[in-house]
Amino acid sequence: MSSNSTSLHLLESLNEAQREAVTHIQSPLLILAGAGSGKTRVISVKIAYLVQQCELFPNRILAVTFTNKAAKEMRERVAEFLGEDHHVMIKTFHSFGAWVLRRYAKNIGLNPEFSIYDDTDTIQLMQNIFPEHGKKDLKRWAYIIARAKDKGLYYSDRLDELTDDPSINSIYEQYQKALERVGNVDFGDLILKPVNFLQADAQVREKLHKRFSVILVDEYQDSNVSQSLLLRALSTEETHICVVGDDDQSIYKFRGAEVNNILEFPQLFPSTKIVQLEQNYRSTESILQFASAVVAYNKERYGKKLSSTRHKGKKPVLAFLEDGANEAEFCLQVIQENAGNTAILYRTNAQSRIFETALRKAGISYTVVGALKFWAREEVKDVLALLMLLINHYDEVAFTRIIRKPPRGIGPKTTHDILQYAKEKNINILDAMEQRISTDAAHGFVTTVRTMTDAIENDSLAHVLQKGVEEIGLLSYYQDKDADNFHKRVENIEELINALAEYGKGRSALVEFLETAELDGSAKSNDSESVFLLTMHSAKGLEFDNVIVTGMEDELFPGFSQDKEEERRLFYVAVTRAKNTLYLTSCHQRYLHARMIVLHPSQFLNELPYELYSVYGEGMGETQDFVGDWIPGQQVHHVEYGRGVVTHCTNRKPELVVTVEFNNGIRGEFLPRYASGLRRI
DNA sequence: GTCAGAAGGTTTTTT
DNA sequence: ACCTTCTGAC
Repeated sequence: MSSNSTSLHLLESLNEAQREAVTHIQSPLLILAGAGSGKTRVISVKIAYLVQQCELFPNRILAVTFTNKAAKEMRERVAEFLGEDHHVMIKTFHSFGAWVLRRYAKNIGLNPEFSIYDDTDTIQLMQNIFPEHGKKDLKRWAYIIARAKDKGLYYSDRLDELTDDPSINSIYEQYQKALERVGNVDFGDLILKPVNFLQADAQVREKLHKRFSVILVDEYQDSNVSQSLLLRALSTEETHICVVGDDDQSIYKFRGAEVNNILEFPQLFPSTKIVQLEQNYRSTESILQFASAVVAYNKERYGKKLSSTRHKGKKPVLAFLEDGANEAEFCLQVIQENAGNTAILYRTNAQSRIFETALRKAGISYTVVGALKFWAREEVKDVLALLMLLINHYDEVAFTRIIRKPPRGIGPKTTHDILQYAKEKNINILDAMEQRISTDAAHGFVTTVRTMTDAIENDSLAHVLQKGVEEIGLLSYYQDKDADNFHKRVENIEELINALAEYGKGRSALVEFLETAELDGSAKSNDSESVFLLTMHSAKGLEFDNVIVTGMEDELFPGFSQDKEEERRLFYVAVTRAKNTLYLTSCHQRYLHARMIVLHPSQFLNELPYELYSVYGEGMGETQDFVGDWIPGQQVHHVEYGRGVVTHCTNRKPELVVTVEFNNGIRGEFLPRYASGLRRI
């Protein structure tokens, strides 16, 4: 079979809109892809079509995703059509930025072996610059600087849209100069520096224009201003630029995502063709109707009408429960009653604990997705810091981290002195340490790091590290520090060494390894499991047979976010993950902020027409078996009327009505499902 | 100055 | 439950 007929065959399996999205290459293309509309499939078929049908060289295609997970998935899909060795460049925005920066490091005046600082590293660097300030200030500044970089702004730009603190420009400048002195970059730089460089260097810009004649971007609704600038710098009128996204699924505004990127794309790229993918292949019709009602309240949206290709299915089930323990129990029941895999979704990572406990007790194995990020663990970051120091003896963040593990009699003050001395003399930190501190511990540290650095080229990286963590005392440090955790921590360090073993030897291999560690925030998830615990955020792009959205309570969800529309979109993302069944739970009370708190049902529940879901327990038993156990005699409290007692409960179909007599003499009828001001006590 | 343990305040989402 | 800051011994 010729490759041509392969992609022709593929085209036939697509619906009309999908086919148009694949074959339109004459002008910029905006694909508005509703949840479950097969967008990953469309992008990968499009790549196959471009290569096989349009005879485009694969290395002229750049596909950009938002997460490493998505990039990996796309690589696999494309490999199905074009084979493993396909040469299509599929990267995240950040890893693409790193690629540009390393490739043209000399033009930019950057060390090509730079390390990438994450948020923690950034705070540490700020700590070094502003030792007299507390963590709170440092965090706030780091946040503002990161948002500025997301918006494509430098320290010399006006930053009043981000803060009214006039000193921020100077803080930003000092931070940026420190980064440059160390020779490393942060997340924001990975986008902003390439933008700046490409805008300034016409020669390289043209080179990349010739290289990439097609640019595809996934999850465009989560891109920031800086990323949009990068796209513009990479494209000309000749480039076929195609972005895919869903404005209803924009959930990263807090991190600098700019929904206007997708809303204003047609204005920015003239003669843009818009294709809407509105056929949902994932969820049952009941789930989809529910989902549509969820976002219907939002104002800022293109507004599309998804239609399901599947059967009606079971109505989503809403369960009002007493507390977190009941919620976990309810989840176990759902898992046992339904075929296929199940995801337990929650708003905050802290909520996972109680589910983990319950699942373990029940002997059900599960995977926590995303949360305990391997690369973010203390001991793993320690080892990475050591490796970063090997690559760059000027890396003060790495040095500051590793120098106290184990304690060597070098605390904050001495550390600061060493760094200050290195800065003044313009020498590296090891030399500075040698000249300033003459203790055995300090000497031993310097010797070990130097020996390790020299060994990188000759010995395998894994072996160098194995010896290094022992010599430097990191292993015994954790052993002495907390015996309980020791086993797990050593295991993690060993896992890291194993991962490093795949990289062989040499500096460039180590740099590559570090980049993977720095950019890949994901934890290894076990795909063979059938129960997954994850935040609604990390559920984006995934699908499950059964989904339980937990913690539907005001203050938790929606909670803390000022942006109610974004929370609602998050709700939409959560419910559209479900293929067959959807459950929601709302607790009367739960542990929050280390204390038991009484909660009200989420206001989002009030927005939903009740015919779109059924309430757990309702209509299943006798008169006593009412919504959330409303029975006569129940003591209640109402925000306006105060304390009272339930006198009657009637199920005036299809809604439960309770009559309450308050202590102040007032009598009232309530629909408990909607009366969020009324609660049982 | 360093460091460990106690006290005290605080809790979002993540490339 | 966690992390930061405080306190006092060395």
